[in-house]
Amino acid sequence: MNIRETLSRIIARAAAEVAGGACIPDVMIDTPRVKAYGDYASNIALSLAKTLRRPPMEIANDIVSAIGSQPVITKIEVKPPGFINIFVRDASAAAGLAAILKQGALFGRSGKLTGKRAIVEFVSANPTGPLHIGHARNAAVGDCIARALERAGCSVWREYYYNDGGVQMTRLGESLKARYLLIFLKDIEFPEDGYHGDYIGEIAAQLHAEVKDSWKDKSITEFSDYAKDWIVKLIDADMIAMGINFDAKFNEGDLYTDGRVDAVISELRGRGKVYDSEGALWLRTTSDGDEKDRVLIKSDATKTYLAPDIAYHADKYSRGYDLVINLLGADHHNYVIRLRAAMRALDFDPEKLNCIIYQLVTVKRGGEVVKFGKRAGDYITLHEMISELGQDAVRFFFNMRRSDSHMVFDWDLAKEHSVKNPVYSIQYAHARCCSIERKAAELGIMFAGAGACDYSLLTAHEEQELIRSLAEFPRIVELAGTTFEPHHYTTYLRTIAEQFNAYFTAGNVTEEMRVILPGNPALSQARLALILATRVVLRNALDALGISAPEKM
RNA sequence: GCGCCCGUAGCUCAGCUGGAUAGAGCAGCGGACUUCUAAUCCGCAGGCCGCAGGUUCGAAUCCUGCCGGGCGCGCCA
Repeated sequence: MNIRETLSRIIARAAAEVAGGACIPDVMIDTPRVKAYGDYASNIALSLAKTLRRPPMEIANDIVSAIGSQPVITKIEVKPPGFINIFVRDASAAAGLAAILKQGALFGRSGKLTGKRAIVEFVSANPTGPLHIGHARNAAVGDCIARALERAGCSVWREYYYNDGGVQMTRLGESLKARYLLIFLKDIEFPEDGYHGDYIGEIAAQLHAEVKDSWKDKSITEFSDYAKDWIVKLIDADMIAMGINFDAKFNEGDLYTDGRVDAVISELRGRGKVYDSEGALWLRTTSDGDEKDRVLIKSDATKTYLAPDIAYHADKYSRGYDLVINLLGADHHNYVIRLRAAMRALDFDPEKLNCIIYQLVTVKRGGEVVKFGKRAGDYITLHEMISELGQDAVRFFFNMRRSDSHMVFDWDLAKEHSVKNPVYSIQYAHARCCSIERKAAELGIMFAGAGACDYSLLTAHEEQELIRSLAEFPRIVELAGTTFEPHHYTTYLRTIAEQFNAYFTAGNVTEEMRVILPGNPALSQARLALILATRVVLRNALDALGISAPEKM
């Protein structure tokens, strides 16, 4: 149990005593920016004021006297309008380091979502073309949400939903066939609404290299199958390059062949949630705030994409997940209401469905702004990003922002191998921790163990700051996991790296600030513990994002 | 026109779900270091938190209305 938990228990107990029978809110402990307001502070008296109908200052004072004296607390005071400010003994804060070292890779894991099961559906691009930068954001955020959930104790299933049928595949086949024939014939018309990307040309070239002119009279289906296989391989390779491992790929077509699309439609019909109009079958979504009801079966008797998608989500629900998470680009945001309405219509709890909408990405490269989706066929591919920037930078940069933000992706910065690039400065900090450990070993100083340190020796300002930040890690894990916001990890990592680097440099400026002081074994041990704990936290946080933590750079 | 998202330092963004004196990184200026990895650090400067109301002990955060930008408004996916 860390200090924060200890304190919040102490306060909760005292507050319960003061409140008598009244129910008390969750004790929130925050860390005031201003040092004079203590190491930790609670606003519980302020929030109790209303229910108890008493002045907050009075309540705060009562709580403080109910707390009495506690070994971890050196000073506790009440400040207007009713804050309780707590000062903690350095050693008791530093002792948290022992816990970090003892738990190692497990440090920071939260039990908040233990026993819960989540399905995270992401990427889900259809095999009609290479993955682009929008998919890259989807992939990076999606996998990191999954990881954040896992760190919070949740068991996670990663799934990719795709559709390799229908008109889009016919168009793909037609496009390839046209490009293929153009290699050795003239006057071939390119289909009006075909796919114009360069990749079609590449596929055509490869196909022609393999079969020469012999496919001249092959059917569109054969061309679309060829193109699909090619693209699926691309997508799979991209996912491997991103370090993403899907537990399953789910094909929309299966929902038709095994009759589940029809089944879910008759289910909706039985429940009176759909109606016939103008020769089509409509789902009532306006009841959930949609601007209009949506068609499930068109007047030509074919189904819209919504129909199988409802069947798919019904399937997810029936698999018993507590959390059904989808990652959708902002251009599909209006889709959320429909899905939600459909789930409600089927009596599934719509609260379990969490659609994470990420905004579209703008890329700044070479001082120029490249707006995504400007022209068809002219976009930055995920493959290009990974091969030029690397998986670590791609993951980090997409998770630097909330998914709500209309982010600008600074390509040149992501590519830069310098301190300006946050990924590198963080990884560098980790490598430095490792380097100190190596240096110590060279000098014959071995770490004696977390239990053998006198943490009260860590009194320097830089040390205290770092220790306090390290102790915050479990909260970050919990926050990121419960809010599905992995960007908290990147913000946190930056502050740790910054504080560590400041500490390290202090040692370069002042001899006494060095970690390894051969003349002072006790202090060296305590500082080594701090370095090793920093390393643990950096590594765990990087791992939560799927980013490597190099020992040497 | 309607719906969703955004608006915080010159730029890119955080702000832990309503807390105390608004935070970081770039860029700018000035400094430190022949190190435990300079792929570093310290200091300075820079703000009507888009605007106007409201809610309350307390608002960048919640509500309403404007203004500006992005996205979406098909029996397409």
